[in-house]
Amino acid sequence: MTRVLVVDDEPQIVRALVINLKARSYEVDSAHDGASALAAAAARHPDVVVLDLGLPDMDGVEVIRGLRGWTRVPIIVLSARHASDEKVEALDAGADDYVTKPFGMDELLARMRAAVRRAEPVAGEDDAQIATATFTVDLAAKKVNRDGVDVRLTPTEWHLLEVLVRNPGRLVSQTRLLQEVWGPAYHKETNYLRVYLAQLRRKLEADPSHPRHFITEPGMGYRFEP
Amino acid sequence: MTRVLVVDDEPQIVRALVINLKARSYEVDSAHDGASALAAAAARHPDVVVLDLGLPDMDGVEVIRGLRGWTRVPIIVLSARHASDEKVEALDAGADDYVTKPFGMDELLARMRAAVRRAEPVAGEDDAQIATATFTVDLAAKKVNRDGVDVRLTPTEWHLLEVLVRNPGRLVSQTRLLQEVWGPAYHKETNYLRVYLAQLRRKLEADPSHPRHFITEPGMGYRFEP
DNA sequence: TCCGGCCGTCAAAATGCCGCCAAGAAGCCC
DNA sequence: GGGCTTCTTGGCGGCATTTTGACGGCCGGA
Repeated sequence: MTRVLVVDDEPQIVRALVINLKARSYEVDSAHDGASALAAAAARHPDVVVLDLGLPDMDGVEVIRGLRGWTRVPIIVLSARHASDEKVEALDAGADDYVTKPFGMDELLARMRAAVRRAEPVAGEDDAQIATATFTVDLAAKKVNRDGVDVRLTPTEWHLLEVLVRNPGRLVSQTRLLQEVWGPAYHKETNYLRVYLAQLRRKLEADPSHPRHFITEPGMGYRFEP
Repeated sequence: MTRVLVVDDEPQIVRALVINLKARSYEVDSAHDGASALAAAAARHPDVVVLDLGLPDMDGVEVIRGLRGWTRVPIIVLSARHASDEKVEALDAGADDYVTKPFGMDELLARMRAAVRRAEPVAGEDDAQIATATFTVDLAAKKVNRDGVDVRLTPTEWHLLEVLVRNPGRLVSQTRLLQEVWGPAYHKETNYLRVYLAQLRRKLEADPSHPRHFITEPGMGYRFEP
């Protein structure tokens, strides 16, 4: 599911967008000023940001820069200003698109689709296969193979595996795992992680009690080692 | 040098674009109908395509589809039509942006820069590595490597290392270290720092009792020297 | 020379976290 | 409703990490 962050200080615009997006089964977060927008983006990792430039607390361009400091998430700017130099400034600051108000909802949605589409990794072209000594993971086909036989994973197990495998060698914090797999409301239920990591290890590790691929970093998170 | 393919059947528009782009030292090819546009794209592999929708020989959307069949090159559509459904159709066919005529040259150029920029490969996203003579720190992966082997750090050790390493060569005060690692309530517990600096040195310094990278500034704080 | 502050070192005590097990709860498909 | 899988929850032992206290060395000032 695609996650959208809507940033605007006008409640009616936010409401209209939220309704339209949810109707198309997007997952929507919203913020009404720059500071909370940056916080929300960091917490939720949206797939696209719709950003109004006229925010009460800070310049919209500053928000763009704040985001670009650490993420390449597509940013679609909304603005009432038609002036060319404003557009140029926002685009050069790192925005992906610039839509002037009033805007057509159809057009905005199409631009969002375009932005999300091109941000997608080159899917299918190369085999999204990750291999280790004991098993292989095919992200596109959603299959795990061990010793020539496919391993059955439950939805949660798969989701967890996917997040870990997409960050090979990197440490993924417990909070991030919980939020990506169980949703934003979860951040303290580390026992879930214990249970499911144990299951993954039982199904995929050669010696589940001495894992070589799903490493625990005590107090911090977990790491997948190819 | 960035290569641009301009596709339009109106000679004066093509000329204006070519002049402007060449002045900014882009390399420019042009085509005036769909068929030659597809041929030119295949032959020259442009970095961005500026495409007028109203072509004499074929529908502009067909050109988009023809390109998308084999390339993800950014496509910026030009069109005299303001209708929303036209924009939606072009964007959903695979266009990256849609600019209505008459357009401001500044804006178009900014949109081109945006399109080219985001098509660029992810530069430096990973490998945020900091290296010293004896060890390397990978901030993104949360890994420390010494003599080819990964060094295990506890959460507190890592946190402390991170703060120091993010301020290379600079003095970080004891208060600041305590507050960043242990929280805002801590500012006097300098014994914590003594204990943990000793651990870091034991794990990372060649000669822990004569540190070369984690320097104590008596009475002030600590400094990381790369 | 003595004293006090500051740092490094060590080790014991306290705390918190992880792996493991198992049972209850909630869905899902007939 | 029955049987199945999957998800949630809880408790416990073991162990790594953190906290705390004590001791000695170094240095500058009285």
